[in-house]
Amino acid sequence: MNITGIKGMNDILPGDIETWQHLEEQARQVFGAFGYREIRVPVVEKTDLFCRSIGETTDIVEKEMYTFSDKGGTSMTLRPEGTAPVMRSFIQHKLYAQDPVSKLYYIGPMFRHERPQKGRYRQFHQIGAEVIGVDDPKIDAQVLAMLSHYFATTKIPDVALQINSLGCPECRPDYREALIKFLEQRLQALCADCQRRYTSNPLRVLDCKVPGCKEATIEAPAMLENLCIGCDTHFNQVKEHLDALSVDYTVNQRMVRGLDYYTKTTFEMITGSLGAQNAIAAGGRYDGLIKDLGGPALPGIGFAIGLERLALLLGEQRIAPPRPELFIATLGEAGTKAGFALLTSLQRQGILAEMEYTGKSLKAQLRRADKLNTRRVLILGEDELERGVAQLRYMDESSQEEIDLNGLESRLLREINSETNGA
RNA sequence: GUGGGUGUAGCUCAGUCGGUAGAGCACCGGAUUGUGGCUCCGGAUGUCGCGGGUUCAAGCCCCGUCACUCACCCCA
Repeated sequence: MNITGIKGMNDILPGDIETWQHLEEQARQVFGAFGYREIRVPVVEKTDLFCRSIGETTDIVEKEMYTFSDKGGTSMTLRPEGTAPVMRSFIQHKLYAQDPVSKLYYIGPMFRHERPQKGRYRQFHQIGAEVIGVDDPKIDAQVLAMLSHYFATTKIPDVALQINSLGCPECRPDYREALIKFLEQRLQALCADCQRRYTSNPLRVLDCKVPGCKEATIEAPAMLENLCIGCDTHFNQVKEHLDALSVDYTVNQRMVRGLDYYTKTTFEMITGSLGAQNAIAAGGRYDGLIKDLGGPALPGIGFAIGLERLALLLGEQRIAPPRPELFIATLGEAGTKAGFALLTSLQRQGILAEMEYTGKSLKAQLRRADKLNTRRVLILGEDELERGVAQLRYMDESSQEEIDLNGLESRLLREINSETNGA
């Protein structure tokens, strides 16, 4: 093959797509019930949007963005995440002027130039949801309840919710200082990566996997114990509401997020069955983001779900393709002509029907009908046409009856429609 | 950006000591002149990733290269 796809950007083929469609339909259904409406924004934005929202010093902005100049010289970037574009749109169209609360969701591809591995791709897909305009902890709990419910209804195995609070511009800087001071004493004990993190992102040291680092930071100051009063009560109320809604969670004090805009509540949905990329959804509150982007000072909270990762988890549990109601098997020119006309007529009426187009033997036609898992087969042969009848074969029962050509189509429609409505 | 693993039929993979390529599944046909699945019989399909080297001879050994993959980093 000469031309192949781009590394880390995958085709989703028939056979896999059914899983994706199912995941998307469930999301629309669940999010819809919680009052969210879909928003679609472009996959390309001005580069500056991401620099200002995600953070200049994050890995995403520093080395993972697909950035290019368009013909006018504007620097544009394929979106590496969904929240910033949605906020840009929210501000640009002044959605806050129509309704003090906006609940939005989006589905689509994101792009990050990373080395691909299991569950991590250069083009990947997210389902995300955002609530803007409410800082009440009830909303934090409701967002998590909705997320948990989504995973329950899609039957994703082996998931656990972890929550944390990252504080706010009031308390985080102080905590950061305290942590840096603590780490300074133990720099020698930390791994090479953590010595680098010490300057770039000290909070990250807390969730390092290296045993030596874990040991050295056992007594490190905890963010949760250094929250200001506002953040502390907010977090406690989130937990209370989660308990009241029977949402299972654990508090993970060492959970860190990769984007700079998060404040207060942060969370991840973790799985144990996916190798290294174990987060299948993540998000948090971003109370300063909208103002930072030039909008009104409105609080927000949201999350993104990694669709590839969900599809991997569902893995072998293939969703069967739709089952044809009727396969038309024909013999002879007249039969084929009549069959093709009937086929098209049924398809025009929304019935999934199939036939063989290349004049194969009856045996071959039935084999194909069986392979497609067809419910019934109509056999239109020369003998039958002369006598004004056709054979209608029910594949599951291996039974067959002779029916009159007069009223054939309406009889088929009646039977198929009553079955599909009944089920 | 760093490290490991793997590249052979559409798919999953065998291939011994270097001696000219195989299985299962899938596909097509037949056993049944016009009846699916099960069974049996038959059939088509290969740039052994690519390029070079060693050799009488390379899928196998050596060098290079590309792709895929897993992990680190990072993250959905």
